[in-house]
Amino acid sequence: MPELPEVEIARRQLEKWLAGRTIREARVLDARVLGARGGAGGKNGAGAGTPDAAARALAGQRVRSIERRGKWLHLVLARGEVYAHLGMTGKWVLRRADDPDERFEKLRLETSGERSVRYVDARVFGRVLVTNEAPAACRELGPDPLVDGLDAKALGARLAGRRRSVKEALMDQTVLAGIGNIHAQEALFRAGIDPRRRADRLDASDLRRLAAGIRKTIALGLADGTKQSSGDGDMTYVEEDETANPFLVYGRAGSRCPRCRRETLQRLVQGGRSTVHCVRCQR
DNA sequence: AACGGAACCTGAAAGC
DNA sequence: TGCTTTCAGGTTCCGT
Repeated sequence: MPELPEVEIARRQLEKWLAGRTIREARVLDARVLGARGGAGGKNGAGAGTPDAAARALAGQRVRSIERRGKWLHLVLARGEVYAHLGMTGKWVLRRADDPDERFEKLRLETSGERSVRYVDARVFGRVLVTNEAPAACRELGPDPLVDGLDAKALGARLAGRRRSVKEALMDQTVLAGIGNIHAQEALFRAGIDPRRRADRLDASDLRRLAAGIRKTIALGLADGTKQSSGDGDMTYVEEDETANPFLVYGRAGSRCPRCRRETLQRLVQGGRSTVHCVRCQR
């Protein structure tokens, strides 16, 4: 599940593959990825919404740079913009122009050197929006811990006045950009904070530990992703990776708490999502 | 304004 | 074995 670290890895890959190059041809294999409904970027105004319009808008464009904010990727073209979200199962892969279609391939960008940069997404929660203005969801993002930095003071300001649980607040992209279900759980465990506590009731010490926990879990995710993407292999996400689960509590309900080694990690549901936590270590 | 929950979509895993 | 159910995830949308 792509959260900030995986999206940042995707950004670096796209930069390597596309920056400075010209899109010779674009092809849309599944029009739903352009769509304004269902997935990310709902109210997306004047965009190239049909496969033909999108392909025409992309063809011949030079890619200046690839930016990221939260879980959104932003391809800056010579004329125009692309805002892309990986949703749940989206990924970008590099192929050669004459390679066969990928399973679940949705869109491709072909450049010089027979390069074929492809967007693949089984569940189609992701989007590739060819548009001249950022979608509302992207404009409304809170600060990005990696881009903007995050300290206790800034975190406190973002959580002030939020009466919902701190776990749900962390996952709200308008509060902070880039944190999803995994890193919210990990950060709260590292900080020793009960995920059910009200977001506006954390004291200065809580905020310090939570800001540090967020920075730490993102840094580790980034280091892990860098390792995985350093070769020429494709991005792999945790659940499809055969190597061990690298997280402290995510996906570990029922096993022993790695900190106190006494309590069994519990699973609870918040806002329809599961949270794993230790009732002894997280208060 | 803020919250809860369904909907979107489909593969994988668990249950029968 | 094969069918059915449940779960997972990020976001939008709708109703309260």
